[in-house]
Amino acid sequence: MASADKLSQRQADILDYIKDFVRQHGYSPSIRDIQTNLKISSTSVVAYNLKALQEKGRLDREGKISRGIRLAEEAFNLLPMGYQVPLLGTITAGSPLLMPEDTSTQDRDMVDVPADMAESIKKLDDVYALRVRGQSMIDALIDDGDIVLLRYQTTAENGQMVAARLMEDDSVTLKKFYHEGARVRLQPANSTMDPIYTTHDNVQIQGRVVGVIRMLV
Amino acid sequence: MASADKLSQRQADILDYIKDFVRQHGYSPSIRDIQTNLKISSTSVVAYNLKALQEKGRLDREGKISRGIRLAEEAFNLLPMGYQVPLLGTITAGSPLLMPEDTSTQDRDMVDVPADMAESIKKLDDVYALRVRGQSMIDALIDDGDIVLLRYQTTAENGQMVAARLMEDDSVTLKKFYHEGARVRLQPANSTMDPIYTTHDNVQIQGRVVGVIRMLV
DNA sequence: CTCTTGACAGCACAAGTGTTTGATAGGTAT
DNA sequence: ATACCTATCAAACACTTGTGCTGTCAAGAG
Repeated sequence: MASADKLSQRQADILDYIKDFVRQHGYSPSIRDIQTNLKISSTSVVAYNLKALQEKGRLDREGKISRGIRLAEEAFNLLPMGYQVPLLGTITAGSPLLMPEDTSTQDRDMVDVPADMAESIKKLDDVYALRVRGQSMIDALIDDGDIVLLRYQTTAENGQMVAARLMEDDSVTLKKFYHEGARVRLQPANSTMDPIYTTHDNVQIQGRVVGVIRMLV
Repeated sequence: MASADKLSQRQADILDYIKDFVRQHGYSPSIRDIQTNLKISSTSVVAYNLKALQEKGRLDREGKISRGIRLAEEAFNLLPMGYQVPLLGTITAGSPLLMPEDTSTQDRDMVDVPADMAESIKKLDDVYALRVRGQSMIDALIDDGDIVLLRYQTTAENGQMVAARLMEDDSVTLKKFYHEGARVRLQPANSTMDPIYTTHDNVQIQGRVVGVIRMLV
């Protein structure tokens, strides 16, 4: 892979400088900025090494454009512009959930998703977030104030943690889901709690938990 | 607040265009880019409105610098440049932790932190991450495979969740910390478990939990 | 009616910047 | 030694791009 190519000391310096510069200023340095700060005698040397860095896949440039340097990693990081999923509401035992159907991505609370999590989740399209209210989910290792990420789906496989709605008493809880012949077992994640057994008819799956984010301040 | 100032149609257009441009290219447009694409008759009009936008706090510029426009929000978003903290290792009951002292930011696993979490944590410098191994922390609502974010500190206030090392048996666990006169109470987050009482001497705090990230795939 | 102000035009200038060309020095293969 | 390649220099060149006037025009203010 190209990015495995080794860099000369000067190239490494330049790359570092660019990173720092972007971090500090929010835009790329000019060739002369690099030249001056790295005490390189000529702009052409910078251009030369910039070209090398480009060929090694460490950065992107668009010819002739001022300050048009883009860090390769950044390019990746910038376009999707922070992975976000809609925060559709709050889940509390007892209150039914909204479906993530309205496509009005506007003026809705959004939750940032860590890049590596977003990567493993892949398609973020049908992922939404819910803020957990109350201690009622504590048995699923989810505390008051946590944010759960759910992928919208109406079916589940054995052992998956899902947001399940019990039609009977119209409550929504997070449980592990198990088919067991004609019946369904909803298993809390804590051994001190007993599972709920019910029928397929009585259960409506509203999404599968794919992540949990907890912020303690 | 300045950002509450209303924008003229043209200013809104310009701001939108800049946003799109940055998203697409990774660097700011030049005044002439804006002029051409928005079919504005003169560069001075763009400069005029840019100045207005600047005074309204919607963007930042550094004079005379090509493509030096920075979006106010973005500026905030860009500088920390992908929030990451080092993943220093694995925490298992029984094994002591490493201190986050080595400054070699190189070749170490990094963990992405959601932007909104990073914001509330503020300084990320002394924050590190640990992967939780084993079910031993389940009582602190933390499961096998979770990633906990800790701020490195050696003291804690009442009620804070900390990584506490018991010198006595050289084990590290996550517990809520309480001063109680001469002794220390380490309280699991689960009511079915009893707290540990010990002396200050026997406890070494290795960091305070500021976040939990769980990825289920 | 005149003066002022906000918003826009046009145009030219002067930096700001990327590129190019030519030359030099060290290393290596022929 | 000759040829060739890489990494550097230096200086000039030419395009890019922000700024600085000088006006124009409509809406208010006096």
